This record gives sequence, C-alpha cells and structure tokens, in this order.
Amino acid sequence: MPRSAPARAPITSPAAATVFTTVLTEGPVSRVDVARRTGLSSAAVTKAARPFIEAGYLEELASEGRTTPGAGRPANPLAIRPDREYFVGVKITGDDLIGVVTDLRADVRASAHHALTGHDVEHVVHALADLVGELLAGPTPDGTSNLRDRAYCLGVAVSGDVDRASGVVRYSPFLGWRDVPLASLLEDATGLTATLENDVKALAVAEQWFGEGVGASSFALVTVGTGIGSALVVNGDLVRGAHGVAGEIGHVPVADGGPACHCGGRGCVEAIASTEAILTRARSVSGESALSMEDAVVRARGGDELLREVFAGAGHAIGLGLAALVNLFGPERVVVSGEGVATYDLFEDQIRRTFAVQAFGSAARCGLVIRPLPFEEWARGAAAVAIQSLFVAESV
Amino acid sequence: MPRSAPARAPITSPAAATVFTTVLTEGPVSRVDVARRTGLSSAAVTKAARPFIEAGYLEELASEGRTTPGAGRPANPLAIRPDREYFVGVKITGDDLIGVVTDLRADVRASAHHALTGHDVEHVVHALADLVGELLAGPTPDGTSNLRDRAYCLGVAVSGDVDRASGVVRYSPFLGWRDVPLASLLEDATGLTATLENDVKALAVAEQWFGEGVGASSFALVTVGTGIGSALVVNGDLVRGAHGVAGEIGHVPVADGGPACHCGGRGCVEAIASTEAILTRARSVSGESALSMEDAVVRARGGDELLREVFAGAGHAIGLGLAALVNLFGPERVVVSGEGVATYDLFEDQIRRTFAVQAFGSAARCGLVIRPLPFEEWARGAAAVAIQSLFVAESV
DNA sequence: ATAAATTCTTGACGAAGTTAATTAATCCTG
DNA sequence: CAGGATTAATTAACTTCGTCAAGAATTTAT
Repeated sequence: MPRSAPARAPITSPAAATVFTTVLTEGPVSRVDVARRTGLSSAAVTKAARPFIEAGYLEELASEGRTTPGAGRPANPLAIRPDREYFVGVKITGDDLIGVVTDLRADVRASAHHALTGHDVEHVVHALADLVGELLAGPTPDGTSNLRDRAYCLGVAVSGDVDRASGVVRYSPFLGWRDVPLASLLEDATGLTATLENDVKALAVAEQWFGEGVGASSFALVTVGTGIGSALVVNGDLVRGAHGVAGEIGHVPVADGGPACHCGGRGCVEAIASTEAILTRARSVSGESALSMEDAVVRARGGDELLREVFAGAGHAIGLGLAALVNLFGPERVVVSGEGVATYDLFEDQIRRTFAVQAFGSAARCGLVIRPLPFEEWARGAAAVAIQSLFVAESV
Repeated sequence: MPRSAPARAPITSPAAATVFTTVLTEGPVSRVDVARRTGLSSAAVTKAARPFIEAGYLEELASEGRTTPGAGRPANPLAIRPDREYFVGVKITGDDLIGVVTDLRADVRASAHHALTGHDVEHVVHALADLVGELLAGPTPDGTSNLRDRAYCLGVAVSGDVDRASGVVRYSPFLGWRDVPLASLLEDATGLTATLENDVKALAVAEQWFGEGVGASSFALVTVGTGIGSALVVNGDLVRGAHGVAGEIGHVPVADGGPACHCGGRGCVEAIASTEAILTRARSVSGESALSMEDAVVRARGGDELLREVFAGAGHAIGLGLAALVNLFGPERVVVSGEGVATYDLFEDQIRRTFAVQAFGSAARCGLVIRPLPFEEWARGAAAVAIQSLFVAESV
C-alpha cells in the first residue's frame, strides 16, 4: 500500500541543511548565532530558515527576556518543533525486532518489540510491517492526530554490509541474507519511505546528532556485546569503506597467536572480549563448563580473582583495539557502548589503563567515554537515520 | 628577500580546481571527457579551462587523428604544460636535506642534498636556503629562462606534528623542535612561498595525484624504515586527526606483551619492524652484538634461518598492522613503501600471508602494493605539496 | 553534397550566497 | 523620559558559479 509522499519543505541547498542541523543539534539558537557558528551570513540564515518555519519544522521562540546582559535587540531563537512529524526506527537482531517511534529530536515516544521465528525474508518483512502497524496504531503523543498520518519515514538498522544508497542488504551473516532489496520490500509492505543502515553506523548517526558526537568533527563509536564493532566519523562523514567494510574493530588483531576467531584470524578483539569469548574463557578458568554469564559477573564482582582477570583481559583487548583506532585516526572523541558495557565496572579500569599506555602522543588526549546503552537505543539509531533521510542529500 | 607573488591564474571556484586536477592526474583529456568524469557540464569545463590556458598552465593539443572510430568533431584534448612553472621540494631528515626541482607533473628535473651539522632552527633554515639557491642556480630544463625566475613555490616535508595551514612545526621529535614557524622563516630566507607538511602526508599527496592513489577515493600509504608511519586518504581528503596525530600505524599494538617501544607502549609495529628493531633482534638471535644491517641482509638472503625468521617476524608485525588499518578503514588501495622495503624480498611474503589471514571479509580485496621507494621520492612528495598549494584552497 | 554525430562555445538564465542599508527592539545615560 | 548605543533580523541589489539550450565547428558515412 504505497502512499503519496507528504508535503515537505524541500531541503535542497547546503545552507538549508546546515541551518537546520545546527538548530537540531545545538538547541534553540538565534539566527545570528547560527550564522556565527556556521560561517554563513545572517541574511542567508534568515532565508534558509523561512521555508522550515513555514513547513512547521522550526519555530521562532519569543525572546523571553535577555540571557546575556548588554544593549541591543534581543534574539528570537529558532527551535525545532519536534512534534511536527514522527519517525519509526526498527533494529533487526537475530532473535527479534525492536521498534520505536520518535519525534524529530529522536526522543522515543513509543516502543514495541516482536519475536522473530525465522530468518527468511518474507517472514521478516511481514513481522516488521506488523510491528510498524502496531507502533503507529495510536494517536500522536499530543493527541491532535493519528501517528499513522504523521509518520512517513522508516529507518531500519541491520548488522552486516548494508548499501544505504540502494537500500540493499548486501550481506548479513546473522540473517543469512545476500543482496536483499529490503528497503523497497518494506516500502511496499508499510507504505513508509524506508532507509536502511548498518546498525553500528545508525547508532553513530544518533550519537553524532544527539549524543556524545555533537560538535565533534571526528569521533568513533565502539559497541561491545555479542559482537564488537565500531563506526568512524571523519569530517562529519561516516567512513564506509571501499568494499563496504569499515570500522571492524572487532577484527583488529591485538594478541599475536591469541585465540582463534570465527573470522579465520587469531587474537582479534572479538575473540577475546565478546560476550561469548568472555564466557568461554570464564568456563575454562573456573573449570565449570555450565557457568552462566550472570553467575560469572556476580562472582567476579564478589572478588573471584580468576574471573576478574578474565574480564580485565577483555578490557585489555578492548583498550588495545581502541589504541589502534585512535593512533590511526586521531578522533576527537570515542564512545564505548553496547550491551557488554552493562558490566563495565569489571573492565572500565583496564580499558583506560591499557589505552593510556598504548595511545600515541597527543592522540591520548581524545575524550574517552564508556557508557552502557539501553537496547532500545539501537532502534533510536535507526530512527535517527530516518530523520536524516528527511534533510540530508541522497549521496550520504 | 621576499619577492612579489607571480602572475597567476586565480583558481578560486571548486569547478576550476576539479577541472585542473582532472587534467593533471588523468593526462590529456578532452573537455567533454572531463565533464563526463566530473559530472560538470561541458560548458562549465570550457569556462573553467580558459583562465588556465591563458595563464599557460594548460594547453590544447591538436586533435591528432581520431583514436576512437565514429563520426563527429574530434576532440581537442587538454594537457598540462609542465614547464610553465617549476617547484622546489625539500625533505628534512635528522642528518641532511634532500631537495628536488620538479615540473608541474612532479617529475624531478634536478636534485641536490646537503648535510646537516646541527638541528638548531637557524642552521637548518640557512642550510635550506643554500640548498634552494643551489637547486635554482641553473637555467630551466628547456633552456629558455632561469629556474630562479620560474619557481615560486617551495614545499617542505618534516616528520612530526606539522600544522600545514599555519606553517608551524608543532612538534618534531627528530629535530627537537616545538612550535617553530618554519614556513614564514623559509619565505623570508628564500623568497619563495613555502608550504609545510608532514613527510608521510606529503608522500601520500604525491601518490594520490601521480602514483598508486590515482583514481582511488580512499587509500593508505604506509612507510617502513627508521620509523613506521602511514597516511590515510578518505573521500579524497587526508585524515589529520583532531590533535594533529593520525596514521600512527607504527604505534598500533600488535603483539601483546611484546618488546617495549620508545613511545612507552609494548608490542608496537615499530618496536618489531623498524630498521633498528630488526637489527637489535638480529644481533640478539645471532649472538653477534656488532652485526651490521647489511651483513644481516646478506646472510638472510643466503639462507640463515634464524635471521630469515627475524625479517619474517617484522613482516608479520607489518601484516598485522595493515590488517588493523584495513579492517578499520576499508581503503580501496594500500601502498607499502619506504627505505625498509629495499629488502622486501625478505618479508613481502610474510606481510601478504599475515594480511590475508587477518583482513576481515571483503576488506581483504583492497589492492596491496609493496614497492621500494627511492629516497628522493620523499622530496618529490614535498614538491607535490608545493604544487598543491598552487591550486587547492587554503583550508586543506 | 548532404546527413549524422560529436565537440566546443556562447549567452540567457537561475540558484544561492554576499554585502550594505534599513528596520526593529532593547538597554543606557543624562 | 528622550535620544543614542547596541544588537538582531530583514530587505534589496549585486556577485559568483553553475546549468541549459541553441548553435557553430569539424569530422565520418552515404
């Protein structure tokens, strides 16, 4: 059931995108301030902002008193109208679908999930369409309308090699897919404009717009969990890799002759610090082949030295991988996140220690943030991609 | 003795730079062809090319017969006039200065070098000015003029943290310099416009314009020798690093608990595969504390298994570093070069073997070129930076 | 010759930004 | 409290850089 595209402010010029993203990411700002921050003339900002205001994406706040002292006409800050439009984000994992509805600021307004009983394309498309239907069933948060009529963009995050431009999943080991034109299948099934992105890159987009990446022209996001991955932003652009592969920090070799990795290499970060690798090692050192991750965490926290060393070893491997990344890239900031970071009390110290030793020169000055991440956050990243599709030129 | 700037075609618009670099890097091309390759309209190419032709940087070749069959007006290919202007490139090492004069295609037309007897700034500036004077003393290669009157740009390559935009050497461990405004000192001393760049990045520029990097939107250059470094080009731009550090592949940790590195870390690529590290290890395994590098190479080539393993170990470390780089970046091509590659028969195999095992998925498909590099090439890289300063906007 | 194909040039136009002048809204001062 | 100082926003004229469409130039094919 394809539907017609909504009435939109056509965002064509570079300046328009610049102005809009500045307001989006840096909160209410006056036109002159936007001009100062972006290097545009204030006249250009005035012109660029107008269509957005008319379309309802931006609004002009009343100059509620003066914040900074001094003479002069007070500013009329521009602000996002977050409820103008809603966005759907869905993260596809091996086991289930996690979906959210967000506003224009990528704040989550509703969420739902759905178990997957299989991995064939038809089933996943069907389940995803169901999930979207469920998410959009209710009224809008402000009660003035139906979500269905105010959400046009769907963002989908999948792990693996994803060609965002064409909307094709080129290769997803988790799902066992090759060259699946998922975006167009989903557009047909949901009636929404669909944008596909690699899951870690989607999260990086969210982080770049609304999280730790704000204001940094280069930063890296590292996710630790079942797998270990990363996404790199240089000069404001995601690094995609000539062959669709980039940011594979999980397969950076850090321990020469270390444990074999499923990728065929040895001593990869992922072979030491993924959830599975940690559990395998914990079972081995404890001699208990049925030890659960939960128990291992409890005991390590309780002071079990052998188990603590397993976690520290994972932290060490991550620290080495981070050092490799930072020495090669020199990002301004690095965020470490993911499910695995839930137990970060067990390895944060070691990550920082190893990183401090191995980071070269002033590269070590980069801001290193280690922070756990609610699972829903992945879906929020997908929604951020949907938002991005609204106002960023195609060739991202 | 500052001199007035030469009459130049002002290269301001993006299109002008695009057209010029296309002709520069892709040989004689017709206007229509330039338009097709760049996405510009052919009218824009005509307009953009005119000032360059008038200024003598480009010329229009006679359409010497038709190359491709078919009807239609034959093309008048645009070509570089390499002898319009000459460029000086100088590489500063710890021991000496190596200088070249090149034409606009960065082909070396003259070269000279000069020993350094000290590292204080005044001495180096003085020696460099002498070297430039010597290089520019003769007539131009075409005999029509003096080099002195046809060379205006000087490019200087230094290892360390160099701020190209301001022309300041922020930190050079080799020279023991901090915050030296070398560019302006050299402009005063030589009368040429001086551009500074990190040595590896300069080489990468040469490679990008005239070497293996041509046509690749992302590639990496790795140099192996006394130090081990790299430069990364993503989307046609050099990665500079937020704190001036990037491309430090030499300090990527690849051997957990490996030999200590002078950077304070352990198991860095440089601690295993630099010329010095190889020699240290060779002396250790052979038990001959006075073994020379030359002898070690001869014996390894002769079949000395212990020594062969030392070189293979270096190749292995380099292969691991390359895998880290490629897994994180996914460049289209990688070039490995530098003095150390002179003995590449002793480790090329091992580099490729290790790389093939540790490179992840299709990242392994990147073109890996291992190629020794004449020492003069470093100076040619510096000259390429000078050429670049002619027609690339300031904010590189 | 004449037609078809292809390259290059030209001039009108339009998009997007700039600068400079104008209008607007506030504070400060005597 | 009037008038000036100061800062914000808007407007209008202009600049720059590109596209488009038409046509001139130069060849091959018939």
